[in-house]
Order: sequence, then structure tokens, then C-alpha cells
Amino acid sequence: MEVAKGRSSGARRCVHLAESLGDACGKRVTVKCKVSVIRAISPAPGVMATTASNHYNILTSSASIVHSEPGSMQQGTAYRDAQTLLQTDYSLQSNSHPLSHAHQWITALSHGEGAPWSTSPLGEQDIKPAVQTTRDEMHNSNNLQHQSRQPHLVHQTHGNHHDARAWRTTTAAHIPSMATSNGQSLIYSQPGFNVNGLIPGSGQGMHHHNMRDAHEDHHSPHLSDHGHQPSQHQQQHQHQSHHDHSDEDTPTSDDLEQFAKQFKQRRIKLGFTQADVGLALGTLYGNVFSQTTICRFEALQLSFKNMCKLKPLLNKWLEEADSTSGSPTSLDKIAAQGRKRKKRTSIEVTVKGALESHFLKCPKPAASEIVSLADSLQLEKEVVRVWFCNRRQKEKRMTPPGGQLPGTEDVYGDTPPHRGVQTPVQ
DNA sequence: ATGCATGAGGT
DNA sequence: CCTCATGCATA
Repeated sequence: MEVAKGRSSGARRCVHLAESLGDACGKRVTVKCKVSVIRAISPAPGVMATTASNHYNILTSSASIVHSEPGSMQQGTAYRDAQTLLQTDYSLQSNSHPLSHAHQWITALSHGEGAPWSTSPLGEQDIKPAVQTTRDEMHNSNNLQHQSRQPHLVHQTHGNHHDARAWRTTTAAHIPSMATSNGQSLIYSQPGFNVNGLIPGSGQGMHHHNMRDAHEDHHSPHLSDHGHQPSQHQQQHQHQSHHDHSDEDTPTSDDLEQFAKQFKQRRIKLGFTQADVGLALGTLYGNVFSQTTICRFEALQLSFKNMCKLKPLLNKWLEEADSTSGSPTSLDKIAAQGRKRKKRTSIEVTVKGALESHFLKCPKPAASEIVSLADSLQLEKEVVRVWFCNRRQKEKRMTPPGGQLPGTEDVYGDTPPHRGVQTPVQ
């Protein structure tokens, strides 16, 4: 295990936040915070770092042994059906989740060029059951649908002084022993980071035009059917400390954070690995998840919406798990299916640095731009494209990768190998 | 724990 | 081509 402590790459976030408004990319605004992006760019040496650039047919060692499907078969069909059930299931549990675009924890700056948050250009998305149900009867009861933005917490268009509670600061505050056992995520309650906490509809309601100051446009694209949601209790973290992580009620970011920690603790105590849990979810509820997902859940590295969706499932597992504590949960192994997957390209650090710097300038480069970039870096276009996609996704996760504000911190010389989270698990 | 990848839905 | 949810493979 490595040690990872503070995250320290917050600066770049700001930079890109600053540009978000004009993120049309097409007409690049060149403006980049006051933070000089010095030394971010490392002239790409032009080395083809990819391990195996373009052979999609390379079967990875482990995967191939089982059985490799030449076609497009992707998952064991067995659990598909079950998944459907699951979907239904969780729908009932977590209905109504208010802030969906809430994963805007990033919004940090409260000053600077006046571009507060990074209203990510994208906006909408429904809760699409991630399952590729073979059967299409998953009544998409988008329960976790979008926020219907609360009238009260929308403002913050300017002088926000309520920043006192960055979305995890609070929690961290009252947790005495968080440093040792698993005090991973909460450590970065950097002062002045993330001012607005998680304002649900904050910068995120806009899909087309993203002006951070605009107080959200009002209109839920297609699922504004919050008619069954009488009064949204203030799930907006005030100082109410009645967090009931019991799976009902819309979770708040605090709830999620706490649940995640608690979950992890219990899980470890019960002696399960993240992989076990993922598998158990499959056998128990029909929806299998990988170790990766469980891990990300615990580390809050999923989007807010995603967290909300998984929480009830994990919560149930938890209950089941410790009620059954002692007897070996029947953890069937679902044969891993083989699927041709492109060998993971490993991008060299220098190249990565170049990509990063480009990302700062334009997080969403046009196709043509990608091509030329790919060309100069000697990477496949697809690789570059995917890199940007992933990078953007990363910006949206709950766990804020950085903490400080621009101006005084390192301007991201090159992000250290650690992100700030690390846990002694397993 | 994470980096790169895949695919379903949307535009 | 994008966003998002996910996960194989890997560091």
C-alpha cells in the first residue's frame, strides 16, 4: 500500500472552472485563471507508450482462459434477469432523490475571476438502469430523477459565506478518530475549498448554456414528475444532525459520505472484501458489481446519482450480512466472461502531462483537435478521445480531487501519484 | 486503488 | 461524439 495523503491538484480544477463558461471549446477562450499553468506542459517526447496500441483482439491472459466470445457477448446472461428484479427493487427503496446534478462539489472558488463553479456543460441524464436488460420491462421509474431544485438553496450566486460547510468538512469535524482506521476521504477539508458544499441545483441545471451565475433554468427535461413528492424535506444539510442512513429518504451528500464510511467499516469487520460484496449483490439481488465499483462507492468516487442508486443495495447487503454473520454467505461465483478488450494503453507520464495541460485549456476538444493532438502525441485518436472522456468524468465525481484554491498553491506541476485517498482495507 | 475501456442512451 | 455507469487489468 502506498501512502497517499492530501490531494494537491486542486488548482487545475479551478482553472478549468474558470473556463467552463466558455467551454464551447470551439471558440476557445484562452482565458485561464490567474493561475499560471506553468510547467504543466511537457513537450511530448513522442513516444508511443502504448502497450499494445491497436489490437483489439488481444485477449488478456486471464480473460481468455474461460471462454472468449468472439461476438459481442458480454455478460453472463444468467444474471440478467435477476438484474431486472433488482432494478425494480431498488426503485422502491430509494425513490425521489432530489439533487441529482448535485455532484457539483467542485465548485470551489468564490472569488477570482468571478466564475464560481464549473457548471459542467452537460447536464442531464436520467437514471438509466445500467443493466442491459435483455428484456425491456424495466419500467424506468426514474426515481432518482433530477432535482426539482429547492427554492431555498439555489442562491449563492455571489457572496457565499455559508461555505462553512464544504460537503465533508462537517463530517470530518465530528469524527474524532478518522485519521487512523480509515480516515481516508475526509482529510481534505481544506479551508476554503468547495464553498457551496453541494447545492443541488447549483451550477448543474443548465444543459445548454452554462452561465454559472444563472440561477438555474427551470425545466426538467422529461422527468419532472415529482408530483409524488409532497414536500422535500430539507435534505440540505444544515446543521440537522439526524442522518438516517436507512435507505429511505433521499440521501444527502453527508448521508452518503457517512454511509460509505460506515459501510466500509462494517464490511471489513465482517471480513468481506470489496469483491465479495460485489458478488454478493449479484447473488442476493441480482445485480453484480465489481470490486471496482464497490471500491469507488466506499471512496465516494462515483457520481452523486450513482451513489444514491447503490446505497440502498449496499445497505441491504449490510443488513443481510451481519444478520447472517457467522454463516458463510452463499457467494456463488459467476463465471467471469471473457470479452475481447483492448489492451490497456498506458500513457506515459510526459504524454499524460501534455494531455492534462490540454484539458485545462479545453476539456472538450473537438474531434479535429483530438486528431491533431493524438497525432502529435503519437497516440491513437481513440485513446485520446477516451482519455478526455474519462478525464471529464473524473471531474464530476463526488470526491473532490483537489482542495485548495488557486493562486497560492502549486499549480499542478504534475500531479503526484496519489490522489489523497488510501485505505488499509484488505 | 485507479487507469483506460466498453456500451447504452442521447443529441 | 458525448455522458455515464461499470469493469478488466494493472500499478
